[in-house]
Amino acid sequence: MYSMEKMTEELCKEHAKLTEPPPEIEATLAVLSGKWKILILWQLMRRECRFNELRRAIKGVSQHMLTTQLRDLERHGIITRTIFPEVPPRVEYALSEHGESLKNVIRTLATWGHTHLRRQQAATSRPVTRGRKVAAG
Amino acid sequence: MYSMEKMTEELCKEHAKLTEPPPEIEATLAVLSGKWKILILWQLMRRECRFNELRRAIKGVSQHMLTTQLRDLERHGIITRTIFPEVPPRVEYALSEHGESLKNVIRTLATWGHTHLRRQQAATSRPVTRGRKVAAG
DNA sequence: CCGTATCCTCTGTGATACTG
DNA sequence: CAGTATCACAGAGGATACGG
Repeated sequence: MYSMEKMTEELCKEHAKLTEPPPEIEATLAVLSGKWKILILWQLMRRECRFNELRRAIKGVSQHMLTTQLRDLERHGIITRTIFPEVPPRVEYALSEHGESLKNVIRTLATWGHTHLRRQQAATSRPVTRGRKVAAG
Repeated sequence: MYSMEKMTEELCKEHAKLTEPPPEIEATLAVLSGKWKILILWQLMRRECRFNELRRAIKGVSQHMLTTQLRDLERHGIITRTIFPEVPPRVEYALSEHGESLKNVIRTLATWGHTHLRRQQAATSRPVTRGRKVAAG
């Protein structure tokens, strides 16, 4: 029956509409937002790093911002900071146990970025209509 | 042999240090950065949405920002925008085929956020030493 | 309903200089 | 080497009003 189907569909949509605000997403964004966080984690995924190693590896980051974002990540329990009482001073940053669980996330981002880039390259060679559609009236 | 092992390790580290800057990561960030993009995509993952549906579902977003970020996503080919020439006017946003490939990414972010929240709850109940270590001299 | 146009705020970010 | 302390600023984001 048409109206019955229609009603059920509507009800489903109504239900779907009440999407609870996703606190998991916001939690993730709270940890990862910041211009350099992901790039820092990308480096630390490969191995532990010293401050200036990160500075050199991450093109364009200032000393100030690197410090700030490292502190953020530390505060969130994502990375550890180990001070070696030597001269000259040495500090090693590494993923914490909890931070290790982010590897998967970063890898997912990288993988998607890779396919996205390939798609972009393909797109530049041929003319594109950019998804703006007008449904038939 | 100690020094041999040490040297090999050092060489590996030297090699690892020359991490090429990851363009895949930057590509992903270029698409997803923006205060509301992920939340928008989270909604569109579940089903296509109209403008004001998104506005209501995403707590705190202004009309201006919602428009802006939707345009960004459209420009990147992530979502489609379909205009229904009715009165009152209706516009549906949906994931494009390419945008579908982001579902996996968003889900990964949400999953991690979920475990992160559980960990945080556990952490607040017991005293914590926050990862700041001093190695023995 | 679905926007665009303005104007304004404020946070994140960057540059520079100085310390343990 | 590995930071902290200031100052300054662009640009992302928000508020409001108007238009198709």
